[in-house]
Amino acid sequence: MTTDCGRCPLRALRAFEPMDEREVDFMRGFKSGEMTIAPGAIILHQGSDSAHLFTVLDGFGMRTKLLSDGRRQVINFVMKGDFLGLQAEMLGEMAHSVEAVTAMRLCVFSRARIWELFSSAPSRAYDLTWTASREESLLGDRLVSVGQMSGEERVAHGLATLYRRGTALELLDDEGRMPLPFRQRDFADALGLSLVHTNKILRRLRERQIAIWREGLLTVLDEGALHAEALIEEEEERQRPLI
Amino acid sequence: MTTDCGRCPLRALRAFEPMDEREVDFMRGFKSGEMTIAPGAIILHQGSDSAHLFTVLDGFGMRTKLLSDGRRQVINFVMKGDFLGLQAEMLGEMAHSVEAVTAMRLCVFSRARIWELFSSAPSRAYDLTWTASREESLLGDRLVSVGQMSGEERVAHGLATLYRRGTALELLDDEGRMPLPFRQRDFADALGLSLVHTNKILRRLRERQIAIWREGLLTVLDEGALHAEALIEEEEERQRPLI
DNA sequence: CGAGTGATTGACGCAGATCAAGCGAAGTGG
DNA sequence: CCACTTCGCTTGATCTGCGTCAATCACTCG
Repeated sequence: MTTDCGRCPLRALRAFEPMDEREVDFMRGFKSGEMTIAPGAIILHQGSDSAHLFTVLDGFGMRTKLLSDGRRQVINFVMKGDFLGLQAEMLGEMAHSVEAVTAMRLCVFSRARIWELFSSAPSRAYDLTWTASREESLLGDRLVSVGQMSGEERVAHGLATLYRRGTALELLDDEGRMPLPFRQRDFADALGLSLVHTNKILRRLRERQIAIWREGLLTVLDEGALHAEALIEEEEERQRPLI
Repeated sequence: MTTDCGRCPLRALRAFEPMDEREVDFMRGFKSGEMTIAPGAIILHQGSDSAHLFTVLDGFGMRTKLLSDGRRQVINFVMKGDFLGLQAEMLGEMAHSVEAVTAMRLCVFSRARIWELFSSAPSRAYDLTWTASREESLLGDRLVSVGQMSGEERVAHGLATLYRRGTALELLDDEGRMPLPFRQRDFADALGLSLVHTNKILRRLRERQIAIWREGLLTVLDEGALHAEALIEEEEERQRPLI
């Protein structure tokens, strides 16, 4: 029992651009089902290929890269609306793994039909390329953070980025709390900091009443201060295409 | 006096996939000229838009991101065959700048016609998306390096990556030297290390007879050791599409 | 010939890594 | 239902890789 693309709950979000009827029709043909993933499960394996592509309908995950000696870099966090598996399709193998942190629900597309997308739905192909560009841009931001910023700046930047994405996806409850089910370990690996140091910085942000993250919920008390710390200039999220 | 796409000197390189006659025809229409850039000039500005897209015909450059307080992250180095400006096209503005390090020669495409590429040259659109994916994958590798590796590992990784790219582009002369016209400052900003520390590590690699980089030329004396240091597993570069 | 740029090297100090230990919550199996 | 383990978070103590400061050298250029 899968949801019809015409009623896709994601597209109802303000974050995403509308789709015209032709595009929705195409997506109906492109979609091959839905899938549920358990917390901790690996969705896509670094170095291997995949018969499917996915759009995240619900849940949280992360893209990770493992080094031979066990060190790990979290490339990015995965939230609803993100598209997974493009690298496997294009490059032949994934350069990173994608793993579920919470239970996730995924919309599944058959990789065999992606060529149809290019040959018969150019507007969808454009949106796919758009998505790849956006991913690259997010990666670039993280690289600046990890390469140039101090610990405090990185933690603030990481939280601010997640908070911004969460806000755009309307994840905040009526008390302004956003679900953030990652472990501090994951967050530290995303920032290139040690777990211990990350923990101490989070404590300081809590004590300074800027942001509180505990029990899987993030509350931003002073968004201005958080952005100042993160060297982020205010700018709202624009609508983006959904695949 | 511009080169005809049928005789594009880049496509002659083994690194790039062949193009069929239809595709070459399309590129002739897509190409709007050539351009020469002086060393140090900015080709694309972070935060702004561009009327053109480019493929690098010759020369070296770099993608950089500037922080408000002057810190700088070099996102990636730019070599011949790289495609520039996709982000401006897709996202509306560049998330980073692109600046020339040596004199550069660029093949210029009109941005207005990119939609034609999607609507009437799907195989070219596919290749464009491929290119975006590859860029993302390179960025991911750099993120792992900057986020998880020690100074020695990062420097080795950086040199090894550049050397691999240069080899694929047949840039090595008959004594195995590859042009590498960047300043140590640029390299340090790419690795997220200080200039001084980078310099000291380069010296050690020189003393250990692993790699020598001076006067704009890189010589790798012990590729095995370099790769070991960089935690890179051997793997040759496959052919890739050219835009 | 003075000024600017890039590479090089030594001395010193700190941000953040590593080590170590304790705490509460959630299994789990006898 | 209680011992026992596991997992994530927290906090203090100590150590070190790397940043910062500072000075010199070699070139190039107007």
